[in-house]
Amino acid sequence: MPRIPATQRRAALARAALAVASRDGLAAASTRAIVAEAGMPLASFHYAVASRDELLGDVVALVVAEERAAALAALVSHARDPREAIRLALLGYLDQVRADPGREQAMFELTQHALRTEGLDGLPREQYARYRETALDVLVAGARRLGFDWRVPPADLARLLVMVTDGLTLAWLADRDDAAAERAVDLAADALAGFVVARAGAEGRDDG
Amino acid sequence: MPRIPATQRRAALARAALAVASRDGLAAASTRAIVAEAGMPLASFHYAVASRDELLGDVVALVVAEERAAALAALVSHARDPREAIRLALLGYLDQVRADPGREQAMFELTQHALRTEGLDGLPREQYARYRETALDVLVAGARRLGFDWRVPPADLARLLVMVTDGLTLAWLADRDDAAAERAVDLAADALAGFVVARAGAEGRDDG
DNA sequence: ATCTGTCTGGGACGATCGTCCAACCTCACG
DNA sequence: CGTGAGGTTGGACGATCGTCCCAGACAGAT
Repeated sequence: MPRIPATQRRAALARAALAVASRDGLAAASTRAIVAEAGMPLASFHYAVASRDELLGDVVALVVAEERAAALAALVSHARDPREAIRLALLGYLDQVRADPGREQAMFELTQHALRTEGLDGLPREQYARYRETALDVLVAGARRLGFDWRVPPADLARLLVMVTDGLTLAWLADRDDAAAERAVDLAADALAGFVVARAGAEGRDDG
Repeated sequence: MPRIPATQRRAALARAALAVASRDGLAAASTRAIVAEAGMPLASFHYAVASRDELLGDVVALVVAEERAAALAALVSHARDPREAIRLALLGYLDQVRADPGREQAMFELTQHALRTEGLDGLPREQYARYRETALDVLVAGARRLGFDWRVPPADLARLLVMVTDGLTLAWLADRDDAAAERAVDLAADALAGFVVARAGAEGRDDG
């Protein structure tokens, strides 16, 4: 083991923890399993980080910092109408889940664990705020690219969109039914397209 | 401790396990914590059940057996139009979550744990199938009572509805934002109401 | 070359976990 | 009242957990 500054070790441990949690579950992400994944001796753990829970906080931050909206936004550009754009974006997200189910499941486990752990509660709030921020970006980017407006506040719509993706993920993790998931995506796209309104200069009025 | 048949002990342990998991999290639902909740000695545990994971399977079955749709279906009857019916049902569900957040969180933890545990995977499939069955009941009951039809297969809509309730729950658990949750319910009701079509004898065709 | 502070890591601590065994008690039956 | 079968349980087993102590190794300043 070469000499590595503590902050760098800390980041490596967070990545290793995410890898273990994705592959074997958060419960299996023990300090020993994490350092084994990172190829470090056990004692390096508490030299780089005060406690396991503190590292899990880093993991949440690590995930939240990632930018995963780019691929989805790109998909939107291939669509002709808003409904198809939403459908493609949701299918793209579904593909991400299917490509690495453990990863998405680890996210849920991480959220649940944080909610139950003193000092880590409060993290899910930021985590989901970031999710919605990402969703909002996709929503406004899609509207701009295809030239329409949302007839409700996009921020509220972002929350609904994250709800749908979370629900989509949980349902697919539970039964791995691809066909049913895609039907659900169709319906969700149908439903969300109902909030689309043709762009019209300064006509759009959105009162409560 | 009086003499109690093993099957009855097993049921009591499942209820105790659910209580502990709701209050302190699934990770805290150790064999010792469960028997303490049930007021039994530790050794009774493995007399009544072969392993902890087997008991958690019982807990899933216990939850799945509960009927929680009744209250929601009742709410629907107070509504005039479908959109309001959906909104009231979702708000009723949200109230259930708010009344016992730990309970709903324990459900998620249970699902995640089952998915990661050999021998317990397959349970989430049944669990979510039952959720959707319940949702389907609410959907058809609401449509009959208010006299409308769904323009898409209600079974597909049931999956979407469970997705929404799951997402609603996760989002609220993460930030406990009541106002935002209710705005999301409004939007969801708006979106789902788009699948309502006036009842029309034998006109409804559902191909695809 | 020596010193100082940072980094490395072997090994062990106490706590808690799931599981199990062997002894205990209770009751129906003769 | 004796007895055997079966429900009950105290106590302990090995495994694993998070955490930490402390000795050794190395880099840069003197």
